[in-house]
Amino acid sequence: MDAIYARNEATAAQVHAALPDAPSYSAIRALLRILEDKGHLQHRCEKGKYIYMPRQTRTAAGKSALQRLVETFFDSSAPKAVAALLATSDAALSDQQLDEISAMITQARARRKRHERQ
Amino acid sequence: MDAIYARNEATAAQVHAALPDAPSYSAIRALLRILEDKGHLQHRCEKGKYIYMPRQTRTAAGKSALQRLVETFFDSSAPKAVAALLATSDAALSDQQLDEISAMITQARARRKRHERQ
DNA sequence: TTCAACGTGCTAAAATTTTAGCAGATTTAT
DNA sequence: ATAAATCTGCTAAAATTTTAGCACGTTGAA
Repeated sequence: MDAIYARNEATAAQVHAALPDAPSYSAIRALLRILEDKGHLQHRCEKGKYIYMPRQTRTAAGKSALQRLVETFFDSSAPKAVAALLATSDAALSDQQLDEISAMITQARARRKRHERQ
Repeated sequence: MDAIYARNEATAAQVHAALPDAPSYSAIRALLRILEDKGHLQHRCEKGKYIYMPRQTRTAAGKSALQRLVETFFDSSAPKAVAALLATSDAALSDQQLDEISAMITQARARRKRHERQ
């Protein structure tokens, strides 16, 4: 699933290539069929190939995955998660990215104020 | 695994209870044994019960899980992930929590400055 | 101490997943 | 048009996981 979400859509071969410790190509094909049966994936034909894509939008899936991850590893605390995020991508985060995040905080604060005033 | 990480440690019964769409208790017991074989879990005995705990620390597992999630769903962009985080937990985030995050941003910026000066 | 409750080790069957490989269709390049 | 390369659908065997249940040991209460 992750491999497909990361690409938005993918063929069996791509999924197989993407997984480092993947089982056989046959297994991937079977698995994709199973995931489709279970309603997690759908596919379309293109040039005789099957291209699989998630049934849930990437945004929705990301949102719920993130929520579950915060619950599981960060005691449901968003700040703890952000701390981990900043720590790991430390060097990679540009000033601009930090600015973006700051701006979002400001916005969230404003939104909060508006709400609590009512 | 998530169920155990969320609790730091758990018995087969707890894991079974925690999973909403869990298979049988037997399957959970077998699964825990398998995960232990594969080196993901370890266990100790206490009052005749098996208490399983992860081999990796919760912090380390959370860190790598978060990283993978950001890659998969947020194009490796920490700000995008933070945006999603703020959007979902919007109402739940207190002023204090927002402050905490702000402070972390400031620190990260300072750390960045120090580095680039060299 | 005795008993009931509970958890483990074990086994064997059932269910599911993984594997390999072939025939036929489609695409691509020659 | 032909040939080579792919990819699917299919099948059946192998491997793995899931299930149920029993004997045995431990715990905790009566």
